[in-house]
Amino acid sequence: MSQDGVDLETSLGYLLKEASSALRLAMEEVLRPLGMTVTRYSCLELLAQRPGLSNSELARGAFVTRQSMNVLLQALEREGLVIRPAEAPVGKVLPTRLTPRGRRSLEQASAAVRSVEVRMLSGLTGSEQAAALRILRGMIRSLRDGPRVTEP
Amino acid sequence: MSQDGVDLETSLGYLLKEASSALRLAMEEVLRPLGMTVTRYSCLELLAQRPGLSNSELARGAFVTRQSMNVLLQALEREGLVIRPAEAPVGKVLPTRLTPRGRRSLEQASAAVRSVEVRMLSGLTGSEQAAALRILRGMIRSLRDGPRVTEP
DNA sequence: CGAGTCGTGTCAGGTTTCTGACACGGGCCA
DNA sequence: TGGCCCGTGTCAGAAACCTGACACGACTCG
Repeated sequence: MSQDGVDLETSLGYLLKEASSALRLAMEEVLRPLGMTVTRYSCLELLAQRPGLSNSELARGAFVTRQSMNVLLQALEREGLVIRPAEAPVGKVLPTRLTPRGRRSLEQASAAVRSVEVRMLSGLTGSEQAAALRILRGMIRSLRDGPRVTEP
Repeated sequence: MSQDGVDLETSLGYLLKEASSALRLAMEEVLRPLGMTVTRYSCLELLAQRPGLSNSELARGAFVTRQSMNVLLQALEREGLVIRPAEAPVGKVLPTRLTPRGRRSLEQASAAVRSVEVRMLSGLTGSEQAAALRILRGMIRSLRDGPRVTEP
């Protein structure tokens, strides 16, 4: 359409966003037929791997706010995919768990998502995948540690 | 808080999302003092590198919908950061351009964002950065090409 | 030349998500 | 023990974004 590739395509930041966007799109595409969204899947997957997570912890893990995760959890509870105790066993934290139905629902979604991830990595060698792991972890660490002002 | 690192931290998909989220957060953090958002900055940066881009092209480049980009462009136009012809010179496409004021506004933001990117890459060697470029491009390509059904 | 397809700008409506704020319980330290 | 800070769950209110749909112009191909 217009001239292409000035220098956006060499910016790792832009490429990162691009890759993340493409991944999300691909996930939405395979999850839609299952009546599932990315956030829903993320929540269920999180609960499968870390049973008893609280609303706030789930929110952080799925990269949304506590409020958003709360409405999602209410929906999931209404549909019988997760259960939360009516009252907090300790403090205010309501530990959430998957129901058998939730686990079953997750299974299909998980397979679909895994296929997307496989596709994403299909063009990469094993050592490239290992490098990607190390590189991404490094980026995250640098970004998280950074915001702090240069301490004395 | 809870047990950590079951196997989320080895999922490249999750790590990708995590990195992208961390990057966005860091960008918002440095852009907020300048009264600028990530989408605003993206739009201006796009226009600086590819003058005359249309609304739809900008939307694709900034990973939002045409509608969202349109309201943003109206705001930018109202503030005198960009200009669009009142009528389309050809077809319906309204080519957008940065004003000197827009260019000046972008300059600060660009510096801020560049510092974030530098920080993100601070823990990586030169060859790792090159590998990251190649790997991310490969992921994007595989994800984009994939959705197509296996052709005959 | 004419019909179909594609991309664009725009309108309206609805949904999701976020920002801001509140009260409550646990843990830490003097 | 008492005060303080932190994290949590929850309640609105507002902002951002998206889905769906429309008409218009350019382009392609039969």
